[in-house]
Amino acid sequence: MTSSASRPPRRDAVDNRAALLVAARVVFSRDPEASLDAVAAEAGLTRRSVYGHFANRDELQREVVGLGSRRIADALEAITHPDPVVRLALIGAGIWREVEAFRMMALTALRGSLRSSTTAGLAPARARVLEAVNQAVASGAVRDDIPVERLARLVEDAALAVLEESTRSELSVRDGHRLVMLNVLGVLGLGWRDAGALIDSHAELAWKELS
Amino acid sequence: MTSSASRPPRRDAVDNRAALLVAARVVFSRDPEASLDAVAAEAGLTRRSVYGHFANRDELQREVVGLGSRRIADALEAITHPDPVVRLALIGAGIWREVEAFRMMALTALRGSLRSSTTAGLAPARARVLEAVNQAVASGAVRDDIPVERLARLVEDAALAVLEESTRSELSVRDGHRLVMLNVLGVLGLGWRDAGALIDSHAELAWKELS
DNA sequence: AGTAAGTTGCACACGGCTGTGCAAGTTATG
DNA sequence: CATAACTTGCACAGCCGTGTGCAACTTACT
Repeated sequence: MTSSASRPPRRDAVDNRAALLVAARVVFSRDPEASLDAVAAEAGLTRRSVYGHFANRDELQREVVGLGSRRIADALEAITHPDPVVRLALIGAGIWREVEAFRMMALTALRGSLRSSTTAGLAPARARVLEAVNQAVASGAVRDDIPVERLARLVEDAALAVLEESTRSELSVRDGHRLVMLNVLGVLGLGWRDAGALIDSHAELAWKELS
Repeated sequence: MTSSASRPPRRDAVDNRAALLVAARVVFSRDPEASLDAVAAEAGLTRRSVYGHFANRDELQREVVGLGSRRIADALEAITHPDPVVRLALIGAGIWREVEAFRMMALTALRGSLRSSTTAGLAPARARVLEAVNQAVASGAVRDDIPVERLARLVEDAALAVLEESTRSELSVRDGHRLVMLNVLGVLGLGWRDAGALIDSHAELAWKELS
């Protein structure tokens, strides 16, 4: 029967699949409930052909979110500053940098109906946040009046709040970069002057234009 | 024709209407997209009779959200502490107290599809937050490195983050009361020790059992 | 050039929800 | 008690989205 060598998938089919994923990210970023019709149109395809690449809506959605999660997870994986507080600021800035262009989608992926799809992929990233919070608390640099797990989640929320703010008012990429760090450090218990000073005294925390 | 005295609405009809509003609050709190069938069932009525009280789904939803908004607005209206920082802590605690039982609904009312219905009703409450932030900044007690409008919104988000946290892990009403104040003060730029000390030194900020 | 892979444009069944009409019942209230 | 107010149950139309089947077409690849 199928002798053995299943012919490799066609070139344009691969492209179309990728285009669908991009389109889905864009469209779902505006409206997570958008129809497959809208996604297909954005990709320049037909709704019907979506089913040639994904079994159903759910599979497409999970694939999109999965890609996003891994992207963030990888970005945070690359952050390795010895000072846990600086690391947390970097993590905040990293989230902002990765996600700023897709705020809406990110927010609904993390809070809305897609939440369940993300938890798995983001688990390592969350673990790194928790680890940094733990070390920061142990070092005495941040508050210890809130359980670390809870504090770690509030730190995440602080980063998301800046995303939310950027959907409400104009927030330049650069301002967002600083604001996300300030907000994270504030939630961690640093006084605002200390937070500002810390940011200014670490070159790694300064805003860098994309290369 | 209707001579002039349109007979007053029946007693049970009034009750049912109220029951529907309560049911809607409960059901939509779990799932904002829930069907009218679900709401009617919760109220012990039929979907059909919902339309005897509300023209359509939207009207019901807006009525529910409107009630909630006014409730919060009224609660915040009653807060009149001279120290703006304490007032902001009280505002946080007030939001928590009013909304803690309906976190889900509140979150989707403030962020989800119902957002537009709330903005009007909450405008005065938001104005009070902004006013307090303004005074607090002017007094030098809180950070001035973030524009006040933005800071006011981040303060709101800080309160919402605690609501969110309470949907993720068990958070007693009492712990939430303190946490919401700590988080708000943290975002405002107070160091965590200062924030804790401030809360402990003001009797108004202490947790009080409901009378 | 020939073949398989992929796309398209129908059509359809299906499900869930909304909003309405109407006849038959029940209940409050003067 | 009589009547208007209210609820119920059912039926129906409509909308919008999903997922599938199939024949015709275009495109990539060998």
